[in-house]
Amino acid sequence: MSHFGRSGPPDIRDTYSLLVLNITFRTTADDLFPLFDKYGEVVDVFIPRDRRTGDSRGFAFVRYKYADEAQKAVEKLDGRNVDGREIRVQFAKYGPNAERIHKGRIVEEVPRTSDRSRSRSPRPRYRDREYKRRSRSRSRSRSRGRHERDRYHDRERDYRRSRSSRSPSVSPDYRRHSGRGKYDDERRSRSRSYSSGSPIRRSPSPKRSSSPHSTPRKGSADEKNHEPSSHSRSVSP
DNA sequence: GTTGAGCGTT
Repeated sequence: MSHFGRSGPPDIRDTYSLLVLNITFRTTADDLFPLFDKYGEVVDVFIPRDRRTGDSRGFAFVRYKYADEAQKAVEKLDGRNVDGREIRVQFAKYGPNAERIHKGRIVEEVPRTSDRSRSRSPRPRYRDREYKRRSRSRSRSRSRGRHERDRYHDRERDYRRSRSSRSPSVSPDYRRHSGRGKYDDERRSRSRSYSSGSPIRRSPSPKRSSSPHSTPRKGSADEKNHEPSSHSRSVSP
């Protein structure tokens, strides 16, 4: 009875979505369900998590069956101390998909019943508008900004790949101007180390974790490994 | 083990 958000959205035809912000990163849906269920009929509780780490993002979505109950919960649970932090409860404004949400109520707008009948009509202008909107600054989070940066980097890589594919012949000038310059500088800097520093500065970690659960003492295994070597080991001064 | 404005999953 508390496996929300496990099988996707159950049924969002006439449900009222509430957004819960300022919750702790450890708060789970099971902790919010009883709290919100006390004020009305909760049909679903979902907490977005990171796909990589799986940690909570700090906010949750609670779907009520009736608006009056949702409103009551908003007024009652808004500012409630949960896990030592005041939560912020408010109606959800945006939806995950193309769901139209109006005052927290999801309204399925289907003006075109014969949309299928209509032939596909390309609309480059609409796309341009969306692109412009997307191009807008996406500064959202600071701490989690680095994750988005990774995504951006991925896109850049694709962009570069596409460009490369289009131009099989790459000018030598471009190559010289790409990365190599910096690397050359670094390499040159390291060259100094070579003549003065140790030649094997970047040697792999000598502390190869043999076995975490093994006895940290003088590993007998190490000795065993060296046994054959020790046997034919000859001291040469 | 860390953070703190915001808008969501099959």
